[in-house]
Amino acid sequence: MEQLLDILKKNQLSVTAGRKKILELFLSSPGALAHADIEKNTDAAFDRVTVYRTLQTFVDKGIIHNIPTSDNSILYALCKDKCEQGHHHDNHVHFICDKCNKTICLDDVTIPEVRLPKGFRPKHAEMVVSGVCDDCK
Amino acid sequence: MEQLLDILKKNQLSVTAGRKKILELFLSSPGALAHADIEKNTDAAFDRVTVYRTLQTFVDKGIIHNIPTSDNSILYALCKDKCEQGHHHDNHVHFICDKCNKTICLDDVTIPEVRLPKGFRPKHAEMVVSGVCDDCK
DNA sequence: TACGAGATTGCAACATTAGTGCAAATATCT
DNA sequence: AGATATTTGCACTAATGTTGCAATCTCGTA
Repeated sequence: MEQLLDILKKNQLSVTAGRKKILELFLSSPGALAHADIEKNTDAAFDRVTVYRTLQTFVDKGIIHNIPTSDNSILYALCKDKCEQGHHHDNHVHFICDKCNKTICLDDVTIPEVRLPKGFRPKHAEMVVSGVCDDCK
Repeated sequence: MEQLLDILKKNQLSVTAGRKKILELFLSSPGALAHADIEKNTDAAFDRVTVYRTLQTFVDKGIIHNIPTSDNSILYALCKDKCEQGHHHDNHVHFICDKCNKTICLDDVTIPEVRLPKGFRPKHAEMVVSGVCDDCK
């Protein structure tokens, strides 16, 4: 609970019920969350628009980052220590379980470097592995 | 042009104007295409629904595959030889250029294996690198 | 503790993107 | 060319995301 306030204050965000609740969800969730998950888990206590804006604020501040997916959903997950405003460092692999459909941040698995063709300047890399997770195996 | 018919026939698809045009677009495009790109490039000659259905059919048949993106867009790109119905083998890296915003299949760059934590069974991996492409550097 | 400026929220309306059923049109095979 | 099965387009519905603005809330200051 202290952690919640810490994070919000560290990012110069005023503490509101919505931000507390949504941040709490992320802190207590092992995986990534979609907008829809958040609405479900808050019993729609907050307006859709508020959720959108809160997520956007959190991304801007570097509290959460989004994860690429092949379908058209946007997933969000907590950033680790090294993320700051406008400067994300989430260079870990994400895992999507085909059975339970959860997305999990593998914080200890860093994205390997790849050799690109001539002329390509890489700046950022994302890697998503899908399969069966530890819980579902 | 022969190639077009070949691909369609090989996949037991009847040859229609829409499928020809859309497949032609993919064959002549260096990068990935979104639904919107296709509508633009065909001057809306085909119904939106037809485009959706055609893309879905192509994915099902293994002619194209979709590419994960961090925003909420769905991108499609041609599959290479080894893709068959219900069985994609597009294990190459995708590159998104921050300047021209194009998505390019780096067919020669294969996705490296990663060591996952205990209990995780990987089945498929996606990797997207962003930065500046050869044309924009 | 009460106040006020500024930030945040909720509502309503709007915009975009995607999916479905069904009748009309088209492709394929003979 | 004609029959059959597939494909297309239209109308409708649904889900998802965005914007303006008034009401509400937060936080520093008194």
